[in-house]
Amino acid sequence: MMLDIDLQSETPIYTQLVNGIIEGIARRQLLPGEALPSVRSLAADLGINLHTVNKAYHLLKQEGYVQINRKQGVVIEPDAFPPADEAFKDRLARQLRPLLADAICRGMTKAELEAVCSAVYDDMRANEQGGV
Amino acid sequence: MMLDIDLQSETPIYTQLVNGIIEGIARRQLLPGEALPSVRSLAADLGINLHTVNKAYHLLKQEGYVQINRKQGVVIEPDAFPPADEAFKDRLARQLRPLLADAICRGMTKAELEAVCSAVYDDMRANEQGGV
Amino acid sequence: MMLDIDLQSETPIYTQLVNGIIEGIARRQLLPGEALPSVRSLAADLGINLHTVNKAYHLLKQEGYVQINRKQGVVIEPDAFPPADEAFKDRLARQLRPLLADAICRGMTKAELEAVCSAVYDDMRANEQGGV
Amino acid sequence: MMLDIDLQSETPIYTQLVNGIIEGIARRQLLPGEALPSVRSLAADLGINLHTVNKAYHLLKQEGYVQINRKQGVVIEPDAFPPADEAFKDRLARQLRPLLADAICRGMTKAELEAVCSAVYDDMRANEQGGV
DNA sequence: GTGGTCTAGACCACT
DNA sequence: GTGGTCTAGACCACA
Repeated sequence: MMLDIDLQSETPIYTQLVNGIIEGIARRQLLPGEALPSVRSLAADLGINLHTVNKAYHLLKQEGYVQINRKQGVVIEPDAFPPADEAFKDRLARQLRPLLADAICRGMTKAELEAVCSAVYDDMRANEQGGV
Repeated sequence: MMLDIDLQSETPIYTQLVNGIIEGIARRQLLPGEALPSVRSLAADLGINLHTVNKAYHLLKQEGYVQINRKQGVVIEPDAFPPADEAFKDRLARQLRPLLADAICRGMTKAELEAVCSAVYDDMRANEQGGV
Repeated sequence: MMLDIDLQSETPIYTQLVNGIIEGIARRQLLPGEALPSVRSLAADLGINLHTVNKAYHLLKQEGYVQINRKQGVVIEPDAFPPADEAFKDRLARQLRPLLADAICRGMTKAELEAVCSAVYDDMRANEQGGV
Repeated sequence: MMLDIDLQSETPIYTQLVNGIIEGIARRQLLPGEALPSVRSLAADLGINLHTVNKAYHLLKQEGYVQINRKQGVVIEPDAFPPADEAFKDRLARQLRPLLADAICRGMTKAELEAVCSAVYDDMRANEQGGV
């Protein structure tokens, strides 16, 4: 898995980690039951603080994306990912609103917007069937 | 204009202001050339500090959504809003990615996703005065 | 004389007036002894406040560029403009420093800089000999 | 680095800071990648408020002269400074115009002007460590 | 310890 | 009355 962390970004590093790992799962580069690197090794690989990796892992656990076991370390949730319930869709819509408002002000049509969404979606599903 | 600010949110107040105003423009509740409330009056209305409003107004200026004049106060950019160029679309795609990755993991299909996007989009275009 | 005032600029309007009139003198579109428009008419022409024009005229008087008489109104200093003494050159150098520092950081060579200065200088002297 | 701030000047303190730091870069007393003092320490050193320093640092970031990192603080942009493109040269010419107009009115010749520019330029390049 | 955010309150420049 | 600047002091997130 290739996590590219931008230390200059204003997005907190732990957030970048969480996003990167969720994206890895979406791309099926990370499969259910698969083990993630240990806190120490990932922190060393990325040159960041242990606490930062730890915080990311615990957030992922809290969201239902990983399990943290004493023996195995951190593994991708083997059974079921959290569902796309109404609460999630509401949250998604709320996060989408400012992005879409900006796009509308700049004159993007609905078709253009859907093209962008579609491209992002397809990009993540492209590598999926073959797995990695 | 109705800006509902959540003081408890982890989203900074000035960001909520920026988003709310951009959404107001997208909904055409705020029209080009229209004056926004003065920093003092908006701050008083919302029960927040004038510096917080000031920061939001300056961010909007920086992004090309408003002009700040000496005496006249702050007005919605009367001429042209910033274009939806490639740089913007790239940024949009980058911001969309973590949202869509989360949705994919939760099993949302492309159709479901487009339904959510479409609903958000239509909602903002529906309320616009004058319609399309 | 064509004074183009930018109401959106962050440069104060009275400063734009002062600069514009001095540039008119440099271009010899305004000649020594020539009368400037009355405060009222210039303010009306430009759609700005009387006080603003007044402030500009008094600053010009203070710098030795105009005389303000009760009868004739405001006229370009007919005799001698202020000299380019050491004090002026010091002030000029001090104002030049941040501009040149910025240019140096951006990699402009001395020749490029002199080309820009020269172009600005020549532009103002171009219309000079023929007068207007 | 020696920043001499004039608290009585009509030039805002944060502008003096921005100019001083850019001049430090031009003189190569501040090198790419080098860390600037923290907002708190610089504010304490200069006897000014940390918000004033903060504003200066953010302006420098906006202009591409520094990076602001989460933990590391503020560092001089390590890669490339903004280019001297046409937009910059236009801006430079616009800022130069009132200065040169004043000088022309006072009878300075082109040669005298170039002497002043040249002196300012050379002064900044003379002190640079490493020389050219 | 770093910057990010927010508050409260002051004085000034501009129009 | 508008925004611009500056101060003083507080709490929080990040690493």
